[in-house]
Amino acid sequence: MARGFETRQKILDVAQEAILAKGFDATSIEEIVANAEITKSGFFYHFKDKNTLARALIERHIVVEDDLFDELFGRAKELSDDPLQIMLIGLKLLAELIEDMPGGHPGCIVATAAYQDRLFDREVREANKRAVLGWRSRFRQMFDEIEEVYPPNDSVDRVALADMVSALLEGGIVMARALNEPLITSRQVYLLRSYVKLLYTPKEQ
Amino acid sequence: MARGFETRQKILDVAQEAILAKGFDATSIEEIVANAEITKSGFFYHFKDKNTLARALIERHIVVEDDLFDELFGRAKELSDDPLQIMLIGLKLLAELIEDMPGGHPGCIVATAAYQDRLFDREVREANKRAVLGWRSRFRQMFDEIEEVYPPNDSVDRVALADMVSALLEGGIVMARALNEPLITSRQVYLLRSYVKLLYTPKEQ
DNA sequence: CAAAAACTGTACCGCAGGTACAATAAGGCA
DNA sequence: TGCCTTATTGTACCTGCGGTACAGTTTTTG
Repeated sequence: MARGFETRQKILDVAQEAILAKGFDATSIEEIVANAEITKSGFFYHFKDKNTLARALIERHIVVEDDLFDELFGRAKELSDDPLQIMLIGLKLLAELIEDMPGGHPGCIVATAAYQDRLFDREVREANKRAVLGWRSRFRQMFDEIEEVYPPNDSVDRVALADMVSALLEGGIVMARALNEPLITSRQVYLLRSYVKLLYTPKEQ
Repeated sequence: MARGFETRQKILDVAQEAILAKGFDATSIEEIVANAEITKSGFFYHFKDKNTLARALIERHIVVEDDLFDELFGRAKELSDDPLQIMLIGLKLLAELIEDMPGGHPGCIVATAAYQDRLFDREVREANKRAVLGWRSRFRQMFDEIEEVYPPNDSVDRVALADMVSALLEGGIVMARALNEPLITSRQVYLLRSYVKLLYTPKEQ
């Protein structure tokens, strides 16, 4: 059991690196099997086609990203009891984390899938959707908690606000890639933080 | 001359629609030539390979998007002399425009290229970069003009702020595609508008 | 009306995804 | 120890697509 699992993980590791660097289609199965030091037959033993590989990658990605958010905002919760402060600290930690990534954020498989939609089957798209909806409910809840304490300084759709975190991350990654300026992504997170601050910080009288 | 130009445009139209719907690789040349009602030879008469097609699409996209921004913010300028109001009106017009698109914003070729980077050659990536830098300088200038009149309520990197327009558009499109909720993109533009408003509207005393 | 531009048709190559299936190697357990 | 299952290799092959080559045909334009 353990032997097969390790091979599977190695395939996923190798594939993820290549796909984020070059795109899904530009990454050939033959290249993956070469770098994973297995054979083509070995690959198809673990994944029946490229679609299945994509789905496995997305599913693994969701778990990793979720754990990361858990850790970041968990640490933020240790540092403050105030829901607004927790959000602001969490966003700062997130920005710093992205900033420290060598070469910038490696990119998001969700966006890769979103832009090559018909290439994937229904199950891949569903997995993708679940990931994005998970982030939505996570941040939605945090903004709900903020609004229980702080009235917003502008009327906003809270679902859209929750989505803004993901949107700015995804958009930031696209921009960073397009311009080859890795720092763009973290800068966008800082701007989001600035917005949240302005939106919920009570006006001095 | 006119005949060749029309065929070329038709190829670009057909290709753009298919690529935005399915991704670059999932769109075959044979499919394009079938829908454009020409032959494979005809295609390769106009574009020497798929790369050249991609570059032409990106270059055309830049012009269309630029014209659109010109028109939107031009109209905004007719409605107000105040730089902040011009931005707010322009963003509202943009949001409304995206909202009215049947099925949501069709998607951005820039992001498609960004996520399939190594698939394209240097020239395509350069064209892509030029597009994004063009938007940066456009919005940067607008924010500069705002700051000449209004001191910001939070210290922000103005380049990042200019990039935020593109980032939220790109990110919003990714989200809209991933969730199949076309309205997400325009909602994100409304949030950006809200941020700009909070950032530059003077505090009442 | 001739030359250039804009195509069509056919035939072909190489590569990558994917199938089929037989053979082999490596643990788990009785 | 031997057997069964799981993991993996090897080989051979089919398909579709990007791309080439190139000769022939139509259309436009000077």
